Amino acid sequence: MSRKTSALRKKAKVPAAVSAGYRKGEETRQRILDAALKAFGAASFKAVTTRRISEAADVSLPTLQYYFGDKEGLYRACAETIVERYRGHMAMAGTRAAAPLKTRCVGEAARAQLKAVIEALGGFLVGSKEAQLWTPFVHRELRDPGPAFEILYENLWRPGVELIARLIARIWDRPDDDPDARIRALLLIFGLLAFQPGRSLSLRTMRWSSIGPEELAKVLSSLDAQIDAIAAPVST
Amino acid sequence: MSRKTSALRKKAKVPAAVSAGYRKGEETRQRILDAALKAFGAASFKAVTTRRISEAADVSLPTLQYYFGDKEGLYRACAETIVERYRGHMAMAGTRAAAPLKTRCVGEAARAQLKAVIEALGGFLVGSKEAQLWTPFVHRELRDPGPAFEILYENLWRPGVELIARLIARIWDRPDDDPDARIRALLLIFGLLAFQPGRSLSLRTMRWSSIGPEELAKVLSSLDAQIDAIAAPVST
DNA sequence: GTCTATAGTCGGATAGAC
DNA sequence: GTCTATCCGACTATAGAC
Repeated sequence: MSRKTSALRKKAKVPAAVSAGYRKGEETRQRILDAALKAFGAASFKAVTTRRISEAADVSLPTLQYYFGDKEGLYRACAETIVERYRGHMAMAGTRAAAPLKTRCVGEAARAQLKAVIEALGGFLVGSKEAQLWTPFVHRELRDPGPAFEILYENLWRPGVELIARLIARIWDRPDDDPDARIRALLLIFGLLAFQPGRSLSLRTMRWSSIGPEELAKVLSSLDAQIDAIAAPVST
Repeated sequence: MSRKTSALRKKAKVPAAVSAGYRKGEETRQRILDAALKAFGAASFKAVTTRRISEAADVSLPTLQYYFGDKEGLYRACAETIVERYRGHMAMAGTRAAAPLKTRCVGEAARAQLKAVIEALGGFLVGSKEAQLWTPFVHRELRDPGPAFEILYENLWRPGVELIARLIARIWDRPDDDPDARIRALLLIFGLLAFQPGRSLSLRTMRWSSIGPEELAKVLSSLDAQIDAIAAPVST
């Protein structure tokens, strides 16, 4: 089901609706999508009711059906929206993080870029208010595959992990698909995720009341140390 | 619909001579608990139906009510069971991991013990087949506080994080509640969690078909390197 | 395009027999 | 202690008017 970058938006199994371009309903559609994003971010697919979404979006229930076919279609549409906005965000972040890595950097340069990527990712996850909303959705879906798994895996997770794993491999001057590099990539990413999908737990653990630029800086500093450790030979 | 092998259960199991008192329903209670543990491990509170649990446990629906009051009571009972078994498991693991740290170890010794704790924890999370069942339950509940949050936070999460944070602080010879040590503790723990609550995602990422002793060793080796990095001064 | 009304389903909990 | 039978509320989805 992996559609190309182009038509990530429309196309549920909607009868004859959206296909006619940007009409008046486009704004309604967006309102529903926003409400759904918020709702599915806060609770599981089963726990979220289409009723509440329709109320939050200030439309009647059948309107959801009209635009997205059924609950699952709406769910998938949410995933697609997240992917779109993630790309936009990362592109704006002035990083090549979202794009496949072209530069042939190794060693020192790779380490610097890895830090940049982690910083951009951290800024996105922890810094942006939107991401704070979607992150639980993405996290849940990836851990517990549902109707939107493939969309998120192929467009968010895989590119992210592979970029980071590749950079680590280059620090070591090993092949791009080096397994050890992948392990390190997972450790790094999940570590970062402690402060976003795991935000509330980390807040309580750290006795922070929020994660602002100051707190984020501390986290990134620890992650940088971890990255430096990757480059260093094992000490005993 | 439900009943499968009604004849199979009932009396055949409990060694009847053992206990004098009201041991009769205890076995039924346990069967329900096991089924619930499995169900709540696999899906959210909302998504799990008491009907399915009762079917899996091979009892009728009202029996759940009889033993646990309502769905939420059963949920809480699951959390308590997990805490109990976790303690037993960690105690058996030959580690002081579950108990408050008494030894006044610092520096080198603290580092060694930290590695031991992480190894024990890794063995428990990834190695044991039971933990594989509960982990999603615990993870979900901690990330997304529900009726069982306090039980799990106070008895699992907090002791675990504090032990690890304290050991890191001692490596640095800093106060037990050092914030940086806590950050590192979170990074370490969440890194490890990549391979248990995040198991399926990691399997796919690593292209592993399972996480056996061999894979676990590799993960622990990377975590050890991370621990060593904690001790090392920052390199640039 | 958006609504009201309703069909159809399912899940949690209770009553009361045995 | 464990069952059968049943109630009632809540949810998804559809039909059809405007």
